[in-house]
Amino acid sequence: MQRISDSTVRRLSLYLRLLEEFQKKGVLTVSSEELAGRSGTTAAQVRKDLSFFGSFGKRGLGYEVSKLVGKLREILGLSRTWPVVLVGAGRIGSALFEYTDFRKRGFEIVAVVDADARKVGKRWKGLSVRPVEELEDVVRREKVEIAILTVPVDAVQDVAERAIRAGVRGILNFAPTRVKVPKGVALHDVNMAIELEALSFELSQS
Amino acid sequence: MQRISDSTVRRLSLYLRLLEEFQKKGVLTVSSEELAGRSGTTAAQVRKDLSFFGSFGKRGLGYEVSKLVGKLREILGLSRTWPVVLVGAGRIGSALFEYTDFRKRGFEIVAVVDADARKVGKRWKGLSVRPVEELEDVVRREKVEIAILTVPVDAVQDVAERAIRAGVRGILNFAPTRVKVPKGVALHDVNMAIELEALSFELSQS
DNA sequence: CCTATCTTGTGAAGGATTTCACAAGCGGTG
DNA sequence: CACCGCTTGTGAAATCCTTCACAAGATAGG
Repeated sequence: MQRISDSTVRRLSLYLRLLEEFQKKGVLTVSSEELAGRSGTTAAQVRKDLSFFGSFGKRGLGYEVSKLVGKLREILGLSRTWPVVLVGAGRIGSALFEYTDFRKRGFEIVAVVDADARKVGKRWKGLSVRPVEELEDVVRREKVEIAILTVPVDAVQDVAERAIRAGVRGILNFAPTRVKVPKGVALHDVNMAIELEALSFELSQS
Repeated sequence: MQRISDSTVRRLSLYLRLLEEFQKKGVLTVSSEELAGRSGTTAAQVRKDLSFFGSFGKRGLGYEVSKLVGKLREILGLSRTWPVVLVGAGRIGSALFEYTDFRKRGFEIVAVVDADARKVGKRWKGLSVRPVEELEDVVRREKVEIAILTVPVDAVQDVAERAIRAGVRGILNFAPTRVKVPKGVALHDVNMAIELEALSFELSQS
């Protein structure tokens, strides 16, 4: 199969969200045009994105919302639950923990670990924050494949390597620094500072 | 001037961060090769990225760290302070408020507003959370050009429009939904759910 | 001052992604 | 059942981005 570009995947994720909204409103069928309108892209782009995975629409009609929702979930790997470990129980970590969107999509935080002894033992909605030393145990025990890292910059590389050695295959990194991971491990960064700077760049241009 | 791609801007922002690290370590000069190594790109890419804005290096030597730091700050519009308004004093909002990286880069949160009466009046490090009704006042009074939105999905479009009418030209949106903005207003999304889903996609592929 | 070595800056080539444009399929209507 | 309006799926074209490859500038050493 051809390699799918990152931007395509991001858009699929966006389409899914929009489709779920349509679904909630009781809309049964939707055209690439309508999807494009709400996702800030073009109808052709929507069709091409979907076409990498099959033909899900009906000519003259558009896409059946519930069917496409199902297909997209499947494509994105969301038709299962992903156990996730959250490393770092600071402010961002706790905000993410509360973030209901994750759970809704099948990402379940099964453990929270932190290096700070003062945070260890705190109860977060039925979970107790564990010492970072238990990271490997948790990953193995709960078959965790995804780790969310909200730790300080200096700690990130080490924590990432330990998680990977224990079996993690995907990392979502919130620390504003580059993490090196071996091939075969997926890494995505969420870097708010970079986004702000991109904004500042644009504003300075005009 | 030629349009600069988003990926170039992001990389510049990354280079800046790396250069500041070099600077802290006392390194005086750096080659495109070294910068590339740490930023996960290629030397040619680094040089091309920089070349859009001028020639900052010396052949045979590389780039003078402090000079390049200065140039990048200038290019990215970081050689000034940007007053920022934070809309939404929930968990994510408060995490961002504490996030020291922003301030370090010249983004100063000059006001926090929220629609929830229970949050209004709380003191955050010398700032008191104001009712969202004061959004326009604050923007005008403090000449705010950037708004960070951490409000619920349903509120985001309305709040964005109000901010823009009052003078905001750039928006950093954390709500997992698309915001429509008029041309001339810069919009960047930080969408953690999408990143997680991209991760899940990659893991499902292999 | 000549040579060797290093590294930039940049056209040109190559690759990837997006947009265009249209044949083909679907359903409704007369 | 033939025609019409609509919308998909997709090669081909256009655009955008990255990599290549090398001339040219800079320094150091003899």
